[in-house]
Amino acid sequence: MSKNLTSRSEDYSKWYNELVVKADLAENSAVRGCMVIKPYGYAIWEKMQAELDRMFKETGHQNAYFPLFVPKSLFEAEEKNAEGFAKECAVVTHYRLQNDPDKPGKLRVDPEAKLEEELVVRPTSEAIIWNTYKGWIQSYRDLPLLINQWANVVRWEMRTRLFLRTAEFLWQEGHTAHETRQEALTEAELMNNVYAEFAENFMAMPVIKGLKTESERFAGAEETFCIEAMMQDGKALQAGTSHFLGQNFAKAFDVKFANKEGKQDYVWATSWGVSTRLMGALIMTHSDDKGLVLPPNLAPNQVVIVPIYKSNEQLDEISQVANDIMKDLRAQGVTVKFDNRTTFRPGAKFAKHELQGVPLRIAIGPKDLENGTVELARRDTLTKQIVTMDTLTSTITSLMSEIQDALFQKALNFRDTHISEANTFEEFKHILETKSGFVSAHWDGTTETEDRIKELTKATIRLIPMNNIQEAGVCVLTGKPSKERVLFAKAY
RNA sequence: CGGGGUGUAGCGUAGCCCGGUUAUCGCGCCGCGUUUGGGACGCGGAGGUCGCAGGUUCGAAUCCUGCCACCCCGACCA
Repeated sequence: MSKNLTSRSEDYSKWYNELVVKADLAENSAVRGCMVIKPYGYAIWEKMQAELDRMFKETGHQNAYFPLFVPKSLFEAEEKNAEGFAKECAVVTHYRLQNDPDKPGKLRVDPEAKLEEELVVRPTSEAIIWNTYKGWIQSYRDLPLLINQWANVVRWEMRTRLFLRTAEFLWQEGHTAHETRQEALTEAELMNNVYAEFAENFMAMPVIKGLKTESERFAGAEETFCIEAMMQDGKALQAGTSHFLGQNFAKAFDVKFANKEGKQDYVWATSWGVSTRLMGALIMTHSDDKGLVLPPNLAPNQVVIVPIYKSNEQLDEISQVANDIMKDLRAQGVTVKFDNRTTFRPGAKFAKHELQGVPLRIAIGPKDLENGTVELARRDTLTKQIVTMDTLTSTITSLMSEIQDALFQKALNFRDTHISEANTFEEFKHILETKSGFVSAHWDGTTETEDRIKELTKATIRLIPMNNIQEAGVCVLTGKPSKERVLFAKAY
């Protein structure tokens, strides 16, 4: 791991810059911390979207779209949810501009055009969605209702950070309604498992599944499932959450259904989401000093071909070879790009593709034309090998899964060697100060102790792992009895 | 909102303390030529409201006052 991969975005700017830039809004704009996702970054997001979307549909969900604006009266209906988000809401109060009589050529907000009721720009869509569900659900026959939305949301954070916490971000939010408590709980856990599977199989990012403590729970949820990942600097990143909402939203929005016995009952709900934060996670899990390292399963281009030539005749010859290679690779489902730009030299192209994290690079030059070979370079290990043309396609297809696995194993190994057990508070602090990473420790189960530990160490309880080993012990801070260890870490 | 810091070309910067030619250098950009197996080189060129507004002065990037913006730390957070 590079020491340059520290926690602050400045050190990641080179990496981020290929994918995203901070939005260049007007100088006096009040909006801070919006991002522009560049085409290359967006291509990665599209790949993530496609895989997640497929997984959602395979688990019986459908997509829909709900409004950006949430009338304040709807927003405030579920009190805990409203209270949780109130401090970070953008609010629309007017609907018209007019020429400013005092400043020619300028516009001002028309004071006559004040909305009777303010509109909250969604920080999350529970309110508008549950208000809609009310009209869709009458009977147990309408259940379960399994809907996902791909959308943008706005949260007016005091401090923003590219990818990890921007004022506006892209995400998906699933909102489901169920007949029974158990069915909703099962759904919430199922979707958490879907997230874990996506993180591990596509992002090559190992995650720990678990439950949030009460203080870290989503506003309005009865239980929050989460997946937690460890970045290369040892800090934790919450990569996805899935909430069991109980009947809170059903009661707040009066969503009742007639059950099989003909009695009215409130539905049971879940919501779950992952966001463009996952792209930050991807960068911080695998990148190195040369730039991004993308797992083959998410790389917009899995292979890039760089020609090395002196004359146009040579380029023509190489292009023919490259076209054959591309045809073969595409037939195997490998995405490949031929970088035949004449405006950059090979070295500059090598550096650029490394910066963009392309998993494999093929270089073809005069020597290769003579020998019937190519040079194959791996982005993850930065190793090169000479491969003969007849074995190239099979070598590449097997390297695709090899690289995917290697990235996962490397990240897994890093994570597992950075989970430490602490049995005293001295040990606890020592680990956080020296080694960082996750600390597995006993906790007395109270929010007070959790808060106190946060004050003293900046570490929070990231999660209570699923299927946690039950083991008698004493709280690392208070010495009170505890029946299981939980994972603490400093978090993004 | 509290504490600290910074604003000079697209980006990164020197100059500021101690006022004085045409505002420095690198990257990037444009043209021509030579190059091309790891970020090419030479020559030529374009690009600046020195954050904004006032003030002091013969003269301000530099000193003074006010304002604005951004960054870092904290509270908040996916």
